[in-house]
This record gives sequence, structure tokens and C-alpha cells, in this order.
Amino acid sequence: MMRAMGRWEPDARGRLAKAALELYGERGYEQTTVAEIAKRAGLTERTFFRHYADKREVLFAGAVELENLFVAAVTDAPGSEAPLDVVARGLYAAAEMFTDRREFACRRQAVIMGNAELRERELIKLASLSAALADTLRRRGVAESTASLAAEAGVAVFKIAFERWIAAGEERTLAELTRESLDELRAVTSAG
Amino acid sequence: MMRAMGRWEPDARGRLAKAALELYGERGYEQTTVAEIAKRAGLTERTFFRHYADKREVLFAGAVELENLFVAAVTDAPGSEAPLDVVARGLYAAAEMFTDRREFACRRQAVIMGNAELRERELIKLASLSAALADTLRRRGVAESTASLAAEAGVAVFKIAFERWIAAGEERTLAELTRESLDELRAVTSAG
DNA sequence: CCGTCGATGACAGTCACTGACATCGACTCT
DNA sequence: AGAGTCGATGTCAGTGACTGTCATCGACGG
Repeated sequence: MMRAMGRWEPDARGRLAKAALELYGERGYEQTTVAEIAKRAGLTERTFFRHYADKREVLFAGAVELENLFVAAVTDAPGSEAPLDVVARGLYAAAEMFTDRREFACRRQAVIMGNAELRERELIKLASLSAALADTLRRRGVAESTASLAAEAGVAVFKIAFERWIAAGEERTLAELTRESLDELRAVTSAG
Repeated sequence: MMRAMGRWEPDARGRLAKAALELYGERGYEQTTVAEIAKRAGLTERTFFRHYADKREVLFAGAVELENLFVAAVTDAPGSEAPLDVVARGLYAAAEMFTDRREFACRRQAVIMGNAELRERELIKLASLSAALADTLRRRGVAESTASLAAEAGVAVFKIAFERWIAAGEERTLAELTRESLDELRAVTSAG
């Protein structure tokens, strides 16, 4: 039986993530030490590194979830659709995931954009997403090079739509902005 | 007057870059300490950090040069061309820059692909390139969102063409592969 | 009641990176 | 020539991210 509380407070991982986002927001990423994060979460520095590989990773716990959502949407798409349309399904699925979390996404993004190391980590997460996407397309029978390009293009659309969603007020939805960016990509590349 | 040799051997920066690439190749990036790099270059650890901001940056000295080349090509393009065609000029200019340095590029890329931190750094350099490109397009009168998308798409093409150039033997040129990737991008995005 | 297990604490150690100050050949000015 | 400045480097002490190792102790199964 799980009791409400054992030897320790529950959800150490979540407490660390919350404390980290708060401190990164208050003092800035560089001015925050891991020991401080752990202390605010009622834990020790060593325990922080048992839950997160490094000081940056604590902001990217949702990346795996996002990737899975994306890949699932692509996998479930009808086999007849063109690669970029399939990727678009992934984009809309991702857009849904964020609808309830705008407040959180904004704070998080402000922290990430304020530090180069964090931007690097963000970029490699997006690259990982792109790779997973390309792989999924390949399994659907899309040619290697086409798959890579469709995935890269899709992730580029995601980046730009997300950026605009954060910059825009509450009135725009991520799904709308995704659609607009996608249309724009098509316009840009069709004129050649 | 510059004498052949003053108090120190010349080109400390270059010696550090050479030593770093060698050691990263021999032992791997993580197994190499900055002190070892400095020692091989006949310098001290402190001096390494006077020339390069961190242990990764020593592999990316050419990034600024690449960005300048790219931006210059885009700036010089005829004003009448479509955004993606303008970006394509930058791609071909970049392709030229690498023709003589395939050997070096291969070794460097092998090291980078072997380590996640180095891949992160590579990605942020490409993001910086994309931002510079978008900015240059904007100055040419291209709309904000179109500029970002054209720049992102162009960099995606560069990434994929470069990857294939490294993977392919000597017989393929980067310019050829760039053209192919660009055509493929147009094919993928036009079918929607 | 006993033994195992899993999450955490405690602690020492390595290494990336920084700030402050010393060194010393080159170069300039007179 | 001598004095003073300057720039690139060396030296050294320090911080903080991250790791390996062992100890602790409640939960849980027997």
C-alpha cells in the first residue's frame, strides 16, 4: 500500500522542477546554484543530479512527452497523405498540448531565451524531435531525404509558430498560428 | 617591424585549435582536459580560455567566417529575386568555402557528432546563422515571417546537404548536394 | 522480526571556468 | 641609450557543476 507520505515528501522531481523555474526566473539562470534549487525543494544537491542529468535538463522534462505526442500523431495519420501534411498533424497535436499551459510556457520560455546554454539545450531537443519525426516518416515509406527535409521544415514551422504564440497576446491560439506559418512556408518555397 | 619570433611562438590561437581537434579525435572530447590541450600547444590552461570562451568553442572558430560569407552573398543578390532564391545564393557561397577543406571538415564533424554538448553548440551556431540570414532578408524588404521561414528552410537545406557531403565519398560536391536538397525541399512543400 | 530495496544524505574529488596580479619582451618616446 | 607603456602569457586561488562511493532508514515481503 502507498501511504500519503513515507519517509520523504512526495514528488521530489516535481518540487525540483518548480523550485528551479522559480529561481531561474527570480535571479536568472547563471546566478542560481544547484544547491539553492535543492534547498528550496527540501533536498540536497546530490539528489538534484539523480533526477536531472544537469542544471539545464530540469527545464526540459516535458520534451519527451512532446516528442511522443508528435510521433503518435504522425504514426496514426492516413497512409495516403503527403509527408508535410502528415507532419502538420503532429504540429496540431502539439498545439493542443500547450493550450492549457500558456502561463507556464511563457515563464519557461522567458528563462530559456535569457541564456545561451538554455537555448542550446532547447535546440537539441528540437533536433531530437526532428530526428524522431524523420524516422517515423521513413517507417511510413517516405524516402530518407524527403523525410529529413519534411521533418526539418515541420520543426521550423513549430519554432516560429510557438515564438509568435508567446509573443502574441492571449487571443491567438497556437493552432491558428501554426496553420498560418505552415501556409507561409508553402508560399515561400513554391515561388522558386 | 615584426620579427619572426618574439617572446612566444606565433599563432597561439591556431596551435590551440589544432591541438584540441587532435586530442578530441584521439581520446574523445570528454576524455580530454583543457589543461592537456594547452600543454600540447605549449601554453597554459588560462591562456586557452583567453582565446576561446569554453572547451567547445575551440571547434567553431570558422562559424563567424561562414556567417559573413552567407550574409554577404544574400546582401549582394539582385533585389528582384524571391527570398528562397536569395538564400540559395548564400548556400552556394558557403558550399564553395568548403570545397578545399573536406578532410578537415570530416574530422571535425566526426568529433562533433560523437558528443552531445558539441552538437548543441553546432545547433546554436546554425541558429545564429539563420537569425543573421533572416535579418538580412528583412533589410532587403522581405516580410518578417517570410524572412524567418526562408532562413530556417535554407539552414535546414544546408544541414542536410552538408551531412550528405560528409557521408558521401569524394565524388560528390557540396554544391551539387545543396542543389539536390533544395529541389527536394521545393518538392516536399509544394505538394500541399 | 528479519532481510532486501529504493530514495536520499554525506562527503570527497575532478574539472571547467574566472578574477587578480606578476612577468617580460617589444615597442615608443625622448 | 634609458624609461615607461603595452600586450600576451604565466601563476594561483577560488567557485560551482557534476560524479563516485558509502551510509542511512522507512517500506515492504516473507
